Amino acid sequence: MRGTGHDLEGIVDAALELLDAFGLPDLSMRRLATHLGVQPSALYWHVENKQSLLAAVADRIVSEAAPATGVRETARALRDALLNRRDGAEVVVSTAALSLGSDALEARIRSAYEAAGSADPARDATVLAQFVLGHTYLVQQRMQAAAIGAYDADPADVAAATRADFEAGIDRLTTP
Amino acid sequence: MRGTGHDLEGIVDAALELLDAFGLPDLSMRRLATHLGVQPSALYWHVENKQSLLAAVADRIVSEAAPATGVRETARALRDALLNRRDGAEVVVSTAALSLGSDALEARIRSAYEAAGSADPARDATVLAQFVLGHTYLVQQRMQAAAIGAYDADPADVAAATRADFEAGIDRLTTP
DNA sequence: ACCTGAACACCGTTCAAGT
DNA sequence: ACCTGAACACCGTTCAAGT
Repeated sequence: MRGTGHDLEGIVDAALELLDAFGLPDLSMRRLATHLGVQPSALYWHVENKQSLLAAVADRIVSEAAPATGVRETARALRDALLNRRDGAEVVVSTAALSLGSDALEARIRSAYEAAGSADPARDATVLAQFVLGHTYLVQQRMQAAAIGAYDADPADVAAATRADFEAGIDRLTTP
Repeated sequence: MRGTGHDLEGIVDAALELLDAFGLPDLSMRRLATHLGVQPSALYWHVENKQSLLAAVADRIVSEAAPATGVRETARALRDALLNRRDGAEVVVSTAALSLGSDALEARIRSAYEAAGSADPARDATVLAQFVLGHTYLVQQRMQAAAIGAYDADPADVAAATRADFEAGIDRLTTP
């Protein structure tokens, strides 16, 4: 954790650690700097601002999705990747206009539609990506509420109980 | 704007004005207090914290959706209500676990499914609500990016161009 | 090239005290 | 009942200066 030789990759690593440990609301530039053993201002040598850092975090989260073939399998892999990081969906959605993350997510779905011989893979991918992100965001929010105790359920149970909703969604959105 | 006799309703009114004028990132408790001609601490007599205030704002946004019959018409009315307020979708999604807003949105869709004779209105409504929120959030983010100039399109055009995506989505999600 | 130190302009929230 | 004043513990970001 000495303050020498950091690069963007290492900063994203550290940001993901804080994200999983404390959640997005507590992921501040100052905490991140402390975690790296560095002054807050040092981060701005490597990163333009917090928004672009979060975009890089989003890209990384999406890139961690397992390889998959088929539209449904791809959608599941992407959902799993978002669920695998605390507040993962929120990070990806909130930086969608800046990061490649959301584009990468949609692009992977589009490739799957193309391979499946869709008549309009671009539109199909847009629609399914919007569902995947909306679904996962809301699921993850309920998980967080459950962890706080505002919601009377176990966080892990929430994920399980909502899997059927997700399957119903991709079922309708993948069979024309 | 004198500092006498405010209630939650009036505070939500003022918050919506600031939201439309400056967007969610610039909607702070301090700015809101200034807008109301009052000290920041005065707000905490009427509201527990910022989160619950945003939840009340979310409820109001959803409540402004036009009455509609039919699943598709209901989904369109809700999308329009979110698009009608700057960052409306983000406000509703981000307070989904706290506010009635997201529940109200899903409840309205559920009623429409029930009236249409759905075999599983609860699941259908959950899935469609997730799509409506995900879709609208991403559309609105592109509109905001277009307004900043980061996206090479007119904000109004973005809304128009994405309407076809929305129709494609509700088409798949409403016809079993 | 990479980081520190110090500052600027902000936040949300609490709480005694006023009226 | 409703609000002020003042404080606490934070933010993101900039920029001269150090090495």
